[in-house]
Amino acid sequence: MLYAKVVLGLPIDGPFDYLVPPGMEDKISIGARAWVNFRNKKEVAYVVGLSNKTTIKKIKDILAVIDRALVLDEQMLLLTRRLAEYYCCSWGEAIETALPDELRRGKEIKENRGRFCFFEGEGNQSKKIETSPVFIQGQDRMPVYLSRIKGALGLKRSVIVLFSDIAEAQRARELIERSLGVEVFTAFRKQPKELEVWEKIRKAQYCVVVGTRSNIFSPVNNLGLIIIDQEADQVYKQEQVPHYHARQVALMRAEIEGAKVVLGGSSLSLESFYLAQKNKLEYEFIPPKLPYPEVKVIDLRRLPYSDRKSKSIFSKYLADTIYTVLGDKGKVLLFINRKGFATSAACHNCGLALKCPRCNINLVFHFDENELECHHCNFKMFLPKICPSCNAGYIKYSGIGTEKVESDLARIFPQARIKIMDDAQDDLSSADIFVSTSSIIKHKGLNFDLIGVMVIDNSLNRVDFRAAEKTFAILMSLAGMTSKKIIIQSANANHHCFRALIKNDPQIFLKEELKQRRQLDFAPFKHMILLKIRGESLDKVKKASRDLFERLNKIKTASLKILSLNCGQPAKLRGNYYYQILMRASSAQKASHFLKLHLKEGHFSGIIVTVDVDPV
DNA sequence: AGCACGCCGACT
DNA sequence: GTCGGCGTGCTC
Repeated sequence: MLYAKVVLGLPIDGPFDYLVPPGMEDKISIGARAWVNFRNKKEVAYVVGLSNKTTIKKIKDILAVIDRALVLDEQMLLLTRRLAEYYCCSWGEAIETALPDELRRGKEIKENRGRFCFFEGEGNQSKKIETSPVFIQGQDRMPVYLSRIKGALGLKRSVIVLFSDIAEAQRARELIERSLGVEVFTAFRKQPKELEVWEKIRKAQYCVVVGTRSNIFSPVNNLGLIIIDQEADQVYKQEQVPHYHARQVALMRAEIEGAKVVLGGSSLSLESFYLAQKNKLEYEFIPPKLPYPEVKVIDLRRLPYSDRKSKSIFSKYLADTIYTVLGDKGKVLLFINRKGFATSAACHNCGLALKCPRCNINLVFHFDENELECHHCNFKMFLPKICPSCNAGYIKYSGIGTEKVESDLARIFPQARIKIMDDAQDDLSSADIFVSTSSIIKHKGLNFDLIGVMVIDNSLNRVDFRAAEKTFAILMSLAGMTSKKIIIQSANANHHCFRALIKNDPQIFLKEELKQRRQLDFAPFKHMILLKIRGESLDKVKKASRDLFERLNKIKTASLKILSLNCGQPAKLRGNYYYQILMRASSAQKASHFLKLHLKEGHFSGIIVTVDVDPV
């Protein structure tokens, strides 16, 4: 008798044994899909093993084999298994993340040919090239990518190139096709031709695939190169379970298939910079062609008397510069970052945000308890009446938005044409002064004569150990939108973000930030793990979270340190309340293994718990 | 995840 | 008595 071990796209690990009925033995193989009856429901199952024996007494039959060709080869099975072990999801969930939608629903594939797993008369082993990833830093990265792609194709190896958005990927596709004269495949998630292109890709002995995050799973044969552009961009992290990061998957896949990883961007992520510090990442710098703008930071804590008296949201220096630029028919961009949900408490006078004495991250005000709390440890304090730093101001939340800036502008510069910029516009002729949030960063090829950063402290002061990293990324993008001048208004004028920006040297930022992360034992030195607890009833979510928090705290383990329990950010979303438990681990795999064991027990009805490894 | 089993409270 | 709420545990 032959038994198949299968996994399903459900949050249960398995694998489950099914009997392969006589006559089906020669049709089934590891990596195929099959229809099975699971809990009286017909489900798509993925065959991950075959055996002559089983320990299961009441066993069910495989209903039918779906594919003549394999949907998953050995390497993809290994990759998805490692993904599940790292990101704390089931093997089946990891497999489904790697496959097009239609295949998850059981649609048959016509082509009966699987992936080519050969490399011109050589065994799989000789494919392995153990090299460090390379980082390409600079503005004009495309020529470097092109020559790398050409090199891989010359060796008859496939290339996967990932971009941070679809538009960018499509532009790159045209450029690669034009420059190298090869066909480039693009297949984005949930687009009509997803499966069709997927089948074409796996039929080609080697090819180029250009896409976004999910294309890291493209079924190319003979993978030789993975390029991830703008690797510091958050879009490479998936928001749904499993919360994988394309860079992490790229490194896993490259190791399995013996491919080279090339990362690119105007600045490195802290994860990559950390690798570079350990000599596990090579580094290439492209000198810029465009002149770098002058960066001026206005210290809101040391404003001249006239400014303090006027109470304008524009410092005199900024207003004067806008006036001059308008006089020369120049274009001005005023940036206000209104995004984000978590509030920070900052002094009304000096702008200083209160920080946790232990963790050095910003404290969050909780209305119901009238307390400031640290979301990393469980430090709490009452909200002080006056600012402990300047002894003058009172603590409050401030927030000015685009509308406020627009109306004040209209008063000060009545002759100027002012426009709040949204996603649709990219024409600079329609106004003189543009007001925008971080949505502007998606636009390419804009060049302003002056950029004024009105408010950035809220971004810097967010309750997030990555606040500085994210703020720096925004500022770097803004710096790329002018070659003349940036004026930044901030109450944290000496922050390493600004020091790096003024000197045009991201390393100043990265070194200081990495030093702080090391001191605090945060990522990338340790793996942060977030347990997200959600449900429709606030009371239930609270109770379940406290229960889980206490239970995890009781189980002492070396692999996982439980740090804090807090409400989620946002605390309420689409009818669900959120709480989160923050943890820290040295090994993501060990922590995931531990959590899988202990999250099984103690369920609560109406409560869903999910795990986010390496949250961003 | 989803569903059945089973153990305690309010009631036609 | 029993109807049904939800905690508990299983799914090959």
